[in-house]
Amino acid sequence: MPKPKYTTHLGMVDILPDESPKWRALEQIIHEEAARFNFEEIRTPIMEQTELIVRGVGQLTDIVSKEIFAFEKGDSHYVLRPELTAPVVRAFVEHHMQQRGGSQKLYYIGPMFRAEKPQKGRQRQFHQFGLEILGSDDPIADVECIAFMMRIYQRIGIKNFDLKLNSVGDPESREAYKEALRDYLKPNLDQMSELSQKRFEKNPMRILDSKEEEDQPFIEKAPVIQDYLNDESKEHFEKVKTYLGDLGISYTMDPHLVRGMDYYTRTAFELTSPDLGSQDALAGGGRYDLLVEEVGGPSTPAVGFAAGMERLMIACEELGIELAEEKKVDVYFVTLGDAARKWALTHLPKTREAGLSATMDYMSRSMKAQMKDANRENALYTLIVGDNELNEGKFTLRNMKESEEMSLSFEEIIEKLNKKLL
RNA sequence: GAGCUCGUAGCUCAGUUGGUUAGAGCGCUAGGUUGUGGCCCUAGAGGCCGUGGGUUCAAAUCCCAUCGGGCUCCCCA
Repeated sequence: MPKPKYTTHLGMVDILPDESPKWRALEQIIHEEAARFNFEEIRTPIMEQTELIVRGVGQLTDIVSKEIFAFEKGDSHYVLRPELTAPVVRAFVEHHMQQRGGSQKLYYIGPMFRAEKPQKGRQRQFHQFGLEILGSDDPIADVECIAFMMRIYQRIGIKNFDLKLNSVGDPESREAYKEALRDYLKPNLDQMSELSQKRFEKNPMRILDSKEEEDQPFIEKAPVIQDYLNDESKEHFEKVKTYLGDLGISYTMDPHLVRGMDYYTRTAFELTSPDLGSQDALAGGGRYDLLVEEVGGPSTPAVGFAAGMERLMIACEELGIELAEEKKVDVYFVTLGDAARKWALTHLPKTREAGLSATMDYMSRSMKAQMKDANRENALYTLIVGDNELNEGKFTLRNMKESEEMSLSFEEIIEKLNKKLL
């Protein structure tokens, strides 16, 4: 076998036929649960304008500063979407979706792109599903958002996780807190990491998120945002916590949880799993009350989350959870001779019209090879046709599991299979 | 962007202190059964041992580089 001449790009993977049923099963679960929550699906283009992502996600974030796939064509600046909150907000604004009335509850499933060094649970093209609720600042929206997220994992059977919760405050609270944080950090800034120093002016809260060794002593004793929340933010957060309690959703408070994107306000949350290794975030999200306006739309409160699908798959594997059922086909036509093959070709459509899945051998192989193939494809039945059957108008139907055969007309076979299989 | 580790058939892996034509199991194809799968037996296909350079009479094996996987860090889903 010669060495492949062409391969996928670094960090991009094919989902092969043995894997794709798992993806379909997961997608189906997401669609079903979203329908139960009365959420609507949105599909946006893979490419967006660079400016949207830079403004939306934040100039200083890693995502924008070093992980963007971008190129130019004519006067346009294209970027492969690294996440979907900013694009969904763009669509909301562009199509004046607030005019549809009520809050917009939009979910999505699809590929995202980030130019990172690949690792387990981290690819350059990866998949997320997520939800954005636009137009409500009621804590109910925050909690429904979290409940939907948790519901997916519950439905799949993943129980081994930790929901971390924090409030990063509204603009007023944040400014007060940022100032207090800067006052606290400033005297020691020269002892802290380069990255933290860079973040000090524009985004000091992200310093709390730092895992740099030298920053830890300062982070530990840093003031906590909870003490700087104004009454409104505090009340909102209290309600979120109360409602989560009412739903029996347990969480741990994490005052240092800040989240990667710049647009988050108030509620912030993250779902981590001990089954994932160093890339342990299953999902994350929060409120972003300022983003719609930032992108040029009407002032609109919003909350959402995004979940990594590859990571969910990894967690399933670790826990031995099978998302997909084994493949199968209802009837495999085993043919002997050209006349039989022609008969099979014209009777496959009739079988399929009757609602059954049906296939045959495309390689003119021996009966033994066809039987073997039927076995490999998990055929429930084989329909054996040769000259004898054609002459008599009766065909051999073999139950592959029971190894029992009977001789029936085609019409009788269809009738029997439909009764048995439906 | 930094560190560590691994890289032999489609898959999982053997390969002795460097020594002729590179191995196994599974999978695949065919035959044993000229009309019957799963078990068994036989045979076959499939590898320039990730790639490039170096050391050596001789390299899958040693050295360097590079690419790719894994694990950390960083960051995120």
